[in-house]
Amino acid sequence: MKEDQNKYSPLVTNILEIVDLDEQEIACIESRLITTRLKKKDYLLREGEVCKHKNFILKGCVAAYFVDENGKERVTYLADRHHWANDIYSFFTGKPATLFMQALEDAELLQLSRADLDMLFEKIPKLERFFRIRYQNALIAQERRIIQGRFDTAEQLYLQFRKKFPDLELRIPLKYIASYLGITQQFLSVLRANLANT
Amino acid sequence: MKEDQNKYSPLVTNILEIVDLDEQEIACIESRLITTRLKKKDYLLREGEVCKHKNFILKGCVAAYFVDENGKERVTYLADRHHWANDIYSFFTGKPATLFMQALEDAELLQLSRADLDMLFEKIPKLERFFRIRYQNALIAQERRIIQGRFDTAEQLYLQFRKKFPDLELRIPLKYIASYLGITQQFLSVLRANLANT
DNA sequence: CGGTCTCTTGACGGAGTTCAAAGCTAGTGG
DNA sequence: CCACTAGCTTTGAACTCCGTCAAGAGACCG
Repeated sequence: MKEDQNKYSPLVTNILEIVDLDEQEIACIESRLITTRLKKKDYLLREGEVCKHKNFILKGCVAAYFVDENGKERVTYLADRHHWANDIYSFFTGKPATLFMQALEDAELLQLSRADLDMLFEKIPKLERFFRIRYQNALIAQERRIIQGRFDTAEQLYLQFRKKFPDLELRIPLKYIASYLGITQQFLSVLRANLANT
Repeated sequence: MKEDQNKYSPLVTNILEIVDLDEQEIACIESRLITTRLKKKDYLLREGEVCKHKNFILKGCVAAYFVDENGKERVTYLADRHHWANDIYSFFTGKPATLFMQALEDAELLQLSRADLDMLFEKIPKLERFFRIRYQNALIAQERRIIQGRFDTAEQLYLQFRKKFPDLELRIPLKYIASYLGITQQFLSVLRANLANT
């Protein structure tokens, strides 16, 4: 495990879980990766900007949110280390993002530009397959999230969140978790109190 | 428009909107398509079966739903003509489906088997690209649906449904629409009454 | 006709929101 | 190293949206 991660960047390891690549292809991808560091509260993307990179998180946690008509931040996605984080809508259409993406902790990312990615798609068809399968899996996961989000109670959602992100609750402000779960901070507070007394 | 649709099957037209294919590639795809007819209430897929085909709807409307622990049908997806309908989870993993898929009207489909699709992916890399882009767009659409589903009221969801499927309300039973929106039939009835008195 | 499926209406209850206030925590500058 | 402030978290009361249960009225099909 450790060795694999030392041999290649974790991003490449992530790709190798799904498709095989030879040394040359790996080198080609790695040559295009840009390392970026963010401080807590730094923005990776703001509403209105165009999302120019695919981002793979090496360290830290990033939240995607938009601001609703009442000025409230609505978290749509939380991404922890070794996950991807970007506004695919803006990235692929080239249109202004509707989302903010902000680091909730000091973070370190690998970035791949749109131009480099298109070049890589031409050169390495297996990468096209990688993203097809990744999007396919993401779709399946989202379908489940839609179903759960609509039919489960907030308490069930919260318990599932704790399973999925075991330590995140201690690392980031509670209000982001409440927003991600689709409930108010106050109600999450009540839920936690109820669960503690059981 | 009409001519295009006569020249190739609507499924091919759907693909050509995203990637270019030459005559030979088109012929190769079309040779693999199976036409299937369903009567109203027929099942395209039942829970527990493996989803063996990708389905493209030529005519009619198909609902995907699962049955919850209380025995209620929960509609997760409504697909109208010229859209795709399948349980991608089951289709790609080969595991038993968790969804039912049922025709709500007499329907006509084009089907593509898993084996044929894999063969086509090898032979026509552009098809891999087509599905990557389609899944990408589906992901974007679902992200929006997750956000809306969580933050909009049932009335807003209902109004958006009417925009997206202008005539469907007249063609299928109301209970499927209520279930798709994540509300009870009774409450949808109340909403409609309120909207009519405005 | 008669039965089943579909749609509406109303009374009541519960999950979750809003508003407001107070207690806590952590980072900042002196 | 302490004090201060801004942000974070909890608590409670009143209110809203929507679900459940129950009953009845149409509408369609054999």
